[in-house]
Amino acid sequence: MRLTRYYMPTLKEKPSEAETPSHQYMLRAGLVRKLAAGIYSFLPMGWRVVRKIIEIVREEMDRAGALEVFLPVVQPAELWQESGRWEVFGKELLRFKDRHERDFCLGPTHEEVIVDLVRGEVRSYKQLPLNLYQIHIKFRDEARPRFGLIRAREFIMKDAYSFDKSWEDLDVSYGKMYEAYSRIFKRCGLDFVVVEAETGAIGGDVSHEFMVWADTGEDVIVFCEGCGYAANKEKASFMLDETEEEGEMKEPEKVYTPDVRTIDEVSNFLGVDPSKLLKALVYRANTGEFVLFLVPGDRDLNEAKAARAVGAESIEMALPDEVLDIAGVSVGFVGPCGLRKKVKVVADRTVKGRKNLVSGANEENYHIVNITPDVHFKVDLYEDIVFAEEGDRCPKCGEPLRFSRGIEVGHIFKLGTKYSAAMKATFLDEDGKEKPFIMGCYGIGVTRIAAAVIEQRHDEHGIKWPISIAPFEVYLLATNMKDESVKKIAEKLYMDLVAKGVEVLYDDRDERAGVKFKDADLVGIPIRVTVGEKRAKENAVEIRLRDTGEVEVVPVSSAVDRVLEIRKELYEELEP
RNA sequence: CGGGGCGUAGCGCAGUUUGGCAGCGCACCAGCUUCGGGAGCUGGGGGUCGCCGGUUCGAAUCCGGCCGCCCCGACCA
Repeated sequence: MRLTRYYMPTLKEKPSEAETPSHQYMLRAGLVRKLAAGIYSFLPMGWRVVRKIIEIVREEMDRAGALEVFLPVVQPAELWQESGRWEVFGKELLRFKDRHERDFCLGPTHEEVIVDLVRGEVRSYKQLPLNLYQIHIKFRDEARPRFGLIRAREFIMKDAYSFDKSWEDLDVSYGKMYEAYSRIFKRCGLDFVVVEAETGAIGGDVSHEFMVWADTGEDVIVFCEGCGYAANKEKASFMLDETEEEGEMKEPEKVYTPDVRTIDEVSNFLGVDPSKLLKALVYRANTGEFVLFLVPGDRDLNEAKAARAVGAESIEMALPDEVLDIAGVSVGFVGPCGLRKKVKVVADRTVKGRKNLVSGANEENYHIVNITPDVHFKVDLYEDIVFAEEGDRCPKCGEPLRFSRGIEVGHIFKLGTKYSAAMKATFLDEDGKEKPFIMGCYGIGVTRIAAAVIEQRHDEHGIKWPISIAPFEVYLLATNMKDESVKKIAEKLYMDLVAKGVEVLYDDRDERAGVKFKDADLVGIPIRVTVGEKRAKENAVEIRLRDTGEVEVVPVSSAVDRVLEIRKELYEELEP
């Protein structure tokens, strides 16, 4: 492609709206332009990158035996009402009416549609396993889109759905996707880690996230260098230290603590370390049950774990008047001793065996000190309900856990029968019984991959694309189009490289060399071939790798062969 | 949804405090010179100053309302 015939509007200055490297460079290199908050158009270069990612995803999905389909973006409300998610899904689900006043939504995900597509058609276990996938637009009306394509409202996603007759078969389907995902991200040049994850509101049992290491990431990766354990913040567990506490057990005592409510305030006022305090939090589960959670003052309640502990799908902080009703006191003075109403008490497992703790006295402006669990108050259940903290011990090997930030590029779930059962999607099994499909679902953020790659592979001059998803393989740069020998060599190289099937972006613009070098660095095409006046006199050109900065000078006669060799090596580095 | 900030040429910004000709740099067009890391000179084109209303002889500037965008947090199938 000749740059004079191409559309690559690069920007010299950083657009004010862009903070993170990927966002900045995608705009500056002319890959995308914003249409509205979280909604982007792809320009020719950007779309070439996306198409290459799509092709890698497609190859690996096909290789894993999945079948490509194409499902509608606009979906009728009835399907979502059937699964129960019309009510459950929040404002992220963009709803609207058609001309007949019928409710529709833009698909944020396609479980409902795929289940509807398969039910009734797949009737026998003999037709299983089945894995259907698609690659196209999703729309989620995010509360706060940010970081350009990392959290956009409209984005391209690959989503796959597996249907199996048994949990054992689901394990096989799941394993194939795990393998395919690892191959995909390797081929895209990403440095990633697979973490155990919570399943969240999508439902299901086992789940893994594919996370790309990046300081600008929104997610926290909890990992252990000792044994390779890795989990996301919600899921991460830690090894419990033996906490049989030394010292005499003392008698409880009420203390006047006027308007002293927060952990910090109580800690300061009483001169007690936060770890000796008990945070008492009243929650309402989606089952309607109220629960009092107790966690040490120096730790935070993990709502996902807490919900799981009480067998609820979700939990929500109780409202102030609900707290007043249950504890007989306002938030800040709630504790496990002497609650007005009896509710289930769930304490973090680190609380067990502790002595002489401090908590609210369930009396306005009073705390109670020297209370010991199972002696001065009853705990119905000890469970892991807090977030792991950096430095906690790895649940597998006991080494200290480390935290790092990451971007989620893929997520796989063992869904089970959540949707197949709700939507009555069943098959006839070998034993003649009708059973709901055992499902799995598997997502990859295609456009997010493009951004994640830039987050990982850039420098102060621009992007450093891996060759597999680079918009072009070679940037052919003629330093001076008015110099006849330069132009002649460049034109011939261009024709020869194209003839060999190399994707070349030929910078044949009548620009100064400096402008061309800056653009070449910015757009980050991996192999740069420079035809300059001095070298041209010696019948040589310069080949430079964008990633390493490595330069070699080769005779014009062997330049094409050398480029082919380098290209081959660059692809080999990315092989799974 | 809570907090903060911004909206003036395609991009980056000044001007708003104290009302008085709408500016600067880059980009764009023409010419001359220059030509391996975002050139120089000369001349030029381009604006509903986010929108609506109000105050005023006069509003980018003051007042009221609305909209959009960014950042922090909450949320995130």
